[in-house]
Amino acid sequence: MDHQATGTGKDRGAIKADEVKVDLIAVVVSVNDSEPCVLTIGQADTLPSGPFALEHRSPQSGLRGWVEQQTGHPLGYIEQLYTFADRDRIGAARQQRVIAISYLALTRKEQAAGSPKCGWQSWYEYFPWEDHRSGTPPVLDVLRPHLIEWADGASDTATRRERRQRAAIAFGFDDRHWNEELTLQRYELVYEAGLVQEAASRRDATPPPLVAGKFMVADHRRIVATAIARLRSKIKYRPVVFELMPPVFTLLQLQRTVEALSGRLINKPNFRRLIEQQELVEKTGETTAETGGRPAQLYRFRHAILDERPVAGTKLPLTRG
Amino acid sequence: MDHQATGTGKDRGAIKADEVKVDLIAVVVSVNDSEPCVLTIGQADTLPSGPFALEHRSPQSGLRGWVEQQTGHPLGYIEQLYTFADRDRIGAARQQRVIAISYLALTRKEQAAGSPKCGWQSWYEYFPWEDHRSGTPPVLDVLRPHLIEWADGASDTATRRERRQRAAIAFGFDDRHWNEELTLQRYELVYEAGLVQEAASRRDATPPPLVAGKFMVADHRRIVATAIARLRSKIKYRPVVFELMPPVFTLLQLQRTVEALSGRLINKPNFRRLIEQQELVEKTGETTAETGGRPAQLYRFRHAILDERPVAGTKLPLTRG
DNA sequence: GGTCTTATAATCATGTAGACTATAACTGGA
DNA sequence: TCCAGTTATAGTCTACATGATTATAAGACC
Repeated sequence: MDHQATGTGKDRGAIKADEVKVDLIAVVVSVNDSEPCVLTIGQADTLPSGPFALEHRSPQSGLRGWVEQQTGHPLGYIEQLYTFADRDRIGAARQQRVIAISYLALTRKEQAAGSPKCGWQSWYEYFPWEDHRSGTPPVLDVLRPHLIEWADGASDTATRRERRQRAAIAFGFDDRHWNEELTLQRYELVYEAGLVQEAASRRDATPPPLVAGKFMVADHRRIVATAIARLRSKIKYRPVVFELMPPVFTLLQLQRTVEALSGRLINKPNFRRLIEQQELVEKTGETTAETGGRPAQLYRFRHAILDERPVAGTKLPLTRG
Repeated sequence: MDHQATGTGKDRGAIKADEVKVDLIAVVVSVNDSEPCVLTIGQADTLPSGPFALEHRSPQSGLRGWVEQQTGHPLGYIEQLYTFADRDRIGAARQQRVIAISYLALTRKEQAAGSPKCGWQSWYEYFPWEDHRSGTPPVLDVLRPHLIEWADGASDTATRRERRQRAAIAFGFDDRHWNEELTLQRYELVYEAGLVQEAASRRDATPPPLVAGKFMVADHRRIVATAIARLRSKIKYRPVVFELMPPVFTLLQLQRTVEALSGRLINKPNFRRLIEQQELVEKTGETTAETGGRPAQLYRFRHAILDERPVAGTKLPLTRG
């Protein structure tokens, strides 16, 4: 329905300057060999994207087109992430605003060969401090003093304390718990502290004291951080993990996938109990011996669950740490 | 009310087909006397909105401007809701796409007098089936047979069963639990079944069998449904209720506000226990006798909590029913 | 003074999450 | 053949959160 035609009686016939360009941008995620990956183009520093054009039926379908064209990868599950529209996104040369509607897509790598121009990158390449599966990552010991230095570099006491507290909460300093969902807050801190290359490009010419993680173009890394945070939150209450799994899988494979996404280890018996009691999966009856030890039961996702319960809550043992 | 303020007289001749118009649209919520309200203009059928213009620093600031201009109401808390960009939003006459970035804003009524052109409407005027505070609302008994009739009107058996199941899950038929977060799914069903006026306008000329709830322009009612669902979900894990409360309040007032939003009653002792043990509030030391019975302690929100914990989870006893 | 209303404290049963232990079934090498 | 290593799977125990219920306190109103 025509939004403008909706009767508040405004005359918009003469509108000119309000027009903007809209980009569609995708964070395509898959998990391969227990590594969570994002699909990139260019020098592994760019997310697939393209302008929202009139011939696109919907932004989702436009996005599918761009991603398939740029990477050869068809998309399955898609959800809207966020619409970025701040002034830094204005095209500087012309007086033109550029906004970006970002999406999170979940697939499996095998679904397509992929063109040579694209590739899957572990998202921990861009956010090395996010992987706590083998304990606290070493980068954090490097990052911490820099963050403290940045905090103490503030002019007034209030800002100093506020910065220290933000860092402590986000990174779990001072005996606080690590909260894996704070990915975006952590990236924002590291950015503000000038510890990533992206921050340096707008500031003075002095090189950053530390480049933490791989660089991405424009605000793409921020968008990936948003996607990680969303996904880490969502797997706890919606059965979206199964979009990333092959048709049949063992419970340990499922656990490894969840661990890859959340960046932390899960207690095995508890994980199994939770998955089984929720009736999210069913045995295929087959087993596989490819896992090394005792052959494991193969399971498949019970798609029927989506019709049975309101929004099948996938509870996962990921509440604390 | 002049929306086309900007006109910097650019040369439109070279514009490509990719340019679109962007509208900002606000669902402004407050709770007055235990009634959850949305701010409307026009015949209580339109949400405040306006085009995203170049002089706006950010969409949020643009939104504040439009809402204040159209309703005289300043906005506090704002969060992005969803970006609507499907083809039905295309301006039919011109080959022009219109997308809408919608926002959820939380305020208190008293904060401004408001212009005569606007007003607060209880959101249950638009969604009478959503209020379960006095038990199952009577509308549901009227709605149910119509929904079943619609389901059985499908041509093939598969669709019939699917429609019945969707309705049963969303509305809690067949001894299922009522899930207050499914507001959007319920509206979509009622819309698809042709039971709201909005649906009739695009279909054949036959009048709808039932008009359930107040009409809103275009897809505004759908946007409100999205906002309600988001808010009902969010109050369970973020302390956003306090944006709707006066500076000091009693615990029962707080409970009534949460009940108003969620559309269901809460067990009083359990509510108090949960609120107090989370240290979200502190006593002011004062009491009020305006509540009828024994004077109640007055509390205030502990803003400090936002700095102490990652994302102060406001647990509320609203999990089941 | 009695009754109404609301506030506030305390109790009890249930269920779930987290941590831990034990046993089963296979592989590969000595 | 036995043993070590690996993984799968079942079961236990404890702490705590949740939901439901009851009891008591303190005011207003008649």
